[in-house]
Amino acid sequence: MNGREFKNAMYDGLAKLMKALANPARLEIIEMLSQGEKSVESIVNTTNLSIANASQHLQVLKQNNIVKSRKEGHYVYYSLVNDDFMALYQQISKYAISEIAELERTLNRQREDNYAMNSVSLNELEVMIQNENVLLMDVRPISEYELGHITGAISVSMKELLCCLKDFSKENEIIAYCRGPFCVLADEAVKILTENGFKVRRLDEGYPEWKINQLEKNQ
Amino acid sequence: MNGREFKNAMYDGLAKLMKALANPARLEIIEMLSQGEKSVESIVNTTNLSIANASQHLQVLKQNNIVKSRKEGHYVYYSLVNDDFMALYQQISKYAISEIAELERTLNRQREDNYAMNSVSLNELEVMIQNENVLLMDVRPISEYELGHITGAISVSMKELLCCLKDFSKENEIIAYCRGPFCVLADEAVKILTENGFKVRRLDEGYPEWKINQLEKNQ
DNA sequence: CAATTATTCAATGGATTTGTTGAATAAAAA
DNA sequence: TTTTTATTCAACAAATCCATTGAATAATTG
Repeated sequence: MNGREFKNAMYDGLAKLMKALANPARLEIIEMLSQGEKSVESIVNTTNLSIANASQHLQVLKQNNIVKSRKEGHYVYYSLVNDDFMALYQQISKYAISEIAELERTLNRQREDNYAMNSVSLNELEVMIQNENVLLMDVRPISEYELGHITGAISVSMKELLCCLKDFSKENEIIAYCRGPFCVLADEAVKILTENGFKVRRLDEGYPEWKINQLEKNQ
Repeated sequence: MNGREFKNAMYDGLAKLMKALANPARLEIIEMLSQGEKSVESIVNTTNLSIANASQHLQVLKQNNIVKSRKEGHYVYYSLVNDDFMALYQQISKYAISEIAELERTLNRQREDNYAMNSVSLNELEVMIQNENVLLMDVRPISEYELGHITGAISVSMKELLCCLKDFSKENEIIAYCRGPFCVLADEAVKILTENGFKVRRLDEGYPEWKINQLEKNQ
C-alpha cells in the first residue's frame, strides 16, 4: 500500500463515519439514544419518522458502529455502542452551538421564548447543590430517569407537572433539566413553573453531558 | 417556533456541518490546512484533485465556516477558521482511529509496513526530552516547520534526509514527526533512517496534535 | 397451526452530491 | 493596453442519498 492508497483508505473511512452523522433524522435518533436504550416504536413516536424510514436510518447507524441492537419479544431495542461515541457527539454539538452563528441564534431565540435566559451551567449547579437549598428536577419521561439521572434529582415528568404542582415549596429554587441543550422539555417546565409562581431556572445542558462529566472526573 | 420546528432547525444545522465534513477530499484539505495556511495551488499539488474541483470543495468549507481565505497577488491562501475547529477535527479523527476497526487496521498495517511499530506518544515524548538525549526531527516541508513546530525540534525535510544523513550522531535516539497519524512522511523517514543504522522511532501524532495539547495546558 | 404485531427488506422516483469541462474574473506582468 | 496566470463560476451527467410504498420475516398470541 503506497502513500496515496493509504491516505484514500483513511479519508474514505473517516468520511463514511461523517456521512452517517450527516443527516438530521439520524442526529435526532442519536440524541434520543444518548438518553438510553429505546425501542424502534418509541423512536418513531418522538421523531416524525415513518417506521420503515426510522428502521433504515437505524441500519445505517448500525453499519457504522454507532448503535447496537438487541431483540426482546416483539421489540428491537437500540442503544449507542459506547460512551466514547457519546462523548464525541457531545463535542460536536457543543462546537456547533458555540461556533455556528445560525445555530446559536436559533438556540437563544428558543431559550428567550421560554423564559429561560438565566440558565444554570453544570459547574454552577455543582456549587449550588453544595451551598443552597435547591430542588433538582428531572423532567424527562420516568423511563429515562430510571435508566440514570443526576445525583440528587427527583423525577417529575411533564404530565405530573401539569397536575400536581402544589407538592413543591415556593421558597427553594428549582433547577429543571432534561436531555441537553437541544431538548425543549426543560424549557417547557420552566415556563409552566414560572407561570405558577415558582422560582425556577433550567440547566444549560442535560443528563448526557452530566454523565460525560462524571466519567471524565473518575479517570 | 414550536418544539418540532426548533428541533428541525437545530438538527438541520448540525447535519449541514457534518455534510461539509462527509467527503474524503474535503477531509484531506482540512488535514493539510491544519498545518497552516496553503494556497489553492499547493493544495492541488499534494492532493490528487483538479483545480476546479479543489476550489469547489474549498467553497463548501468556506460556506460552512470551516476555512477562511485571503488573496495576495495572484494567489488565494486558505486556512482553518480557528483553533476550536482544529480541536474538533482532532477529536473526530482520534475517535475514528481508535473505534473504527477498519481504520485501525489500515493505520496499523501502514505502520508495520514502515517499521514504525514502536511509535512514541506525546506524553512519552515529553518525558524523553527531559531525561534523555533525543533528537526531535520535524520531517515536514520547511515551509510548514517555519509556520510552527514542536519546541526543540530541528527541521529535516525528506529531501535533506535523502542526501545529508551523515550529519547526525548514531548514539542519540531520533524521534521523527510530521503532520499527524494520517501523515506518512514520518513513516518514510523512519524507514530511511533505520536502513542507515540510526536508532529512530516516529511520534504517534504530529504537530497539530502537539499544538492543541499546548493550548489546553495554557488554559 | 393461524393470526397478529414489530421490524426489516426491496424497489421506486425525486433530490442532492460529485467530478469534469470549458468559460469568466481579476490581479500582475509585458 | 494586451497577455498571462491563478482561481472561481456555470452547466452537465453519473453516482449516491432519501422517503415512500408494499411485501417479507420472525416472534408472540389465540
